[in-house]
Amino acid sequence: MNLKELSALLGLSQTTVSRALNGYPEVSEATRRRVMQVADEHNYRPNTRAKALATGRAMAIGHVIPLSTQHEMMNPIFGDFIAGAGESYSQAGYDMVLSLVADEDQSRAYHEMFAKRNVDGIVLHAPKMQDSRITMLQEIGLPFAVHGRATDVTTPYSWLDVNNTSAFRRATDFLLDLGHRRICLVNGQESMDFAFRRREGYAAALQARDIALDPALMFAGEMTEVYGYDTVRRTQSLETPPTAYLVSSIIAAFGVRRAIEELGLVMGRDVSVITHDDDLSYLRNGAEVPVFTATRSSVRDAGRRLAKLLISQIEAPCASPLTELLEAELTVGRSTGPAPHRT
Amino acid sequence: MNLKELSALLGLSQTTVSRALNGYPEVSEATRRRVMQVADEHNYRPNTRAKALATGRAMAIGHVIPLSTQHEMMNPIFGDFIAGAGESYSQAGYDMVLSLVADEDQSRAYHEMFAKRNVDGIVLHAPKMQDSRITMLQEIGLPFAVHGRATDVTTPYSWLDVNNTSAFRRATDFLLDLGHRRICLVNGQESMDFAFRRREGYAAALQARDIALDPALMFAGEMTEVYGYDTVRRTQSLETPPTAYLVSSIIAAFGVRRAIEELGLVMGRDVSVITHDDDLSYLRNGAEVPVFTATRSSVRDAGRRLAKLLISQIEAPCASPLTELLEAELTVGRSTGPAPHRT
DNA sequence: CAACACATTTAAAGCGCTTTGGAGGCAAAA
DNA sequence: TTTTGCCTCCAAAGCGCTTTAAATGTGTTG
Repeated sequence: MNLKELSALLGLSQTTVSRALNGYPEVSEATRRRVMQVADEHNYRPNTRAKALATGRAMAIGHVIPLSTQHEMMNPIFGDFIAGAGESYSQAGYDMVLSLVADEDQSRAYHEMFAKRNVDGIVLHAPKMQDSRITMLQEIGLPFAVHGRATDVTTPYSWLDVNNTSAFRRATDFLLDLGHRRICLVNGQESMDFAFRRREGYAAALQARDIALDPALMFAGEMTEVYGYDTVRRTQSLETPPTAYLVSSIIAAFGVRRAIEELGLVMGRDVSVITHDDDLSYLRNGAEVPVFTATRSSVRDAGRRLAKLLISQIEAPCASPLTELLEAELTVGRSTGPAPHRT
Repeated sequence: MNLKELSALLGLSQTTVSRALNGYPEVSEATRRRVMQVADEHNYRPNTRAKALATGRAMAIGHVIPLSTQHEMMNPIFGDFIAGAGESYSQAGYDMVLSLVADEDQSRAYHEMFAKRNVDGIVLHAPKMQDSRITMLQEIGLPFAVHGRATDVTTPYSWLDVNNTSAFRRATDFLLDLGHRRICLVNGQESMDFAFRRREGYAAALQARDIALDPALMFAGEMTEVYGYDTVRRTQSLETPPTAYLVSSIIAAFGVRRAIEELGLVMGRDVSVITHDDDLSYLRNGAEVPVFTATRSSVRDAGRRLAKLLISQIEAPCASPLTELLEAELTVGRSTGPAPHRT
């Protein structure tokens, strides 16, 4: 069923039918109702491709996902983010098109998305501190919004980010208040902007209390279970092992917990752990009382919001870039407690 | 830059330029080269929407993901599957469009995808034993391929599946050969087809050795870490606790391991564990020697293959449905050993 | 009754591409 | 020379929709 057939059926012109369906005022309420009803009965849906061609709007948002070893797709976070974004998209009538490309093809992928005109905008994932993709997209002139920020990029752009610095600063302060002095940072890869900011927060809290940073307690790596496990094993064999761990991902925190328990220690008594918890739907942080004390911020919610932000930017292109900074909540679980006494 | 401009630039008709670019024979090699070069210089890409409208092919594949609590998006498997499929799509020049919909809107989503004609085919995720979506898609007449199978659907359709039955039968046999007699099945939700088949394999192996099924050792649930943990805690307090666990997901297996270690038992000595391992990129099963003995089958590879299968079906629509059954490999890790002697 | 404003409706021109049905040119065959 | 056939190329129609500009009908006013 297409417009032509539908309007023939109704005995109206395509113009009128189109207008009736799209809510234009130049059509009487009576005909609009009639059109609506018949369209509904025959399950008419305008052909996206034709509509897109005629309007110049694709009604689709692109996500370019690099296929490298340390990136998004690997990243369990990604699924939840996409789920959130998808909710907003379908509400607003947008489709989501995913493009998975090898790292080295990324630039080409953006240019192609623009030239092929099958998306109206793009979401940029996993920004690094200086991320060339941002200026590239600005030059291309394709609307975009970043999940996260790029510290070294100075030109304004739209983004949504968790306040990583303040989250990790508060978490560190929390541990310091409990008497911990040797706090181990189990961070993500620090070329990633979020990891850099988290370290800043951690460092700021320590420095505010005149505690020197100890490089032996600061780790950065891909956030796997094994990484968390190894880091604890390694640091617990130091002369003065840390009494607390600040972990960047709940997956790594699982490994941290395993190592702690394997060493015969009790989490929350002998060793405290705070993790950042992205509130992933399939990796819940315990039930009523959370297992881990955590800086929590739903990545799914971030997806929802960023999608909305991008859409509103696309639909009002004149406006200046939109930004949104989310604060993580610090929720107390059973993994933290006062620092054990040195005897 | 569009076709019109490009051909004006070249002093040729749109027809000729279009043909040159699309490899039609009615154009001399000389002009083809010239066209190609100029197109390249100006970074010309045909407008997808126009092309799609003209050819009737959208060059895109849809994935409809239900947003319910127990489904795909939640499912860590999904990311890897999509990554694999995405690889195949970009190789073949297809886009991937994701549509996330509430459970109850699923039927509408499929109809809409068809009516709007913005995809050439659909991948069906997480089939249940009797899955109405399959017949629905057949009625609609939209090409599709299923990741998995639906036992109760008898009409032929295209699918790709892991041989879940044989994988779990072999795993169970492996444990039986080691002397285990009380083997606990920690399965996924058995409305899911894959879980049903796994139970079949498990049951067949036991029955072949005249071992009665013990309902107290057969669990089905959402495959979380906590689910694995709880199941071990519960079963280890039975009068005669199981000496082995057969687990449907590596995430649950992590919980299984945690409970075992917490009970002061040693995995591989006191209790054996085999897990199904989807070979997720961010949840590796150990390093050189795998932590878990596992039935392994890369879900990413499955994505790659299923995408190719669907594409070839779309491009040769006359052909009968294509199917592919992958065998999981049984890789031996450190989580299995001979059943401990009863004393 | 003519003249006008207003509310509805329509014909037709695009959007950027593919593709059908020829047209023109040139070499080989008649 | 004319004819035939092949190789290149082109004009124009069409994909299904939106949108501009214009037409039609209806009621109001002078």
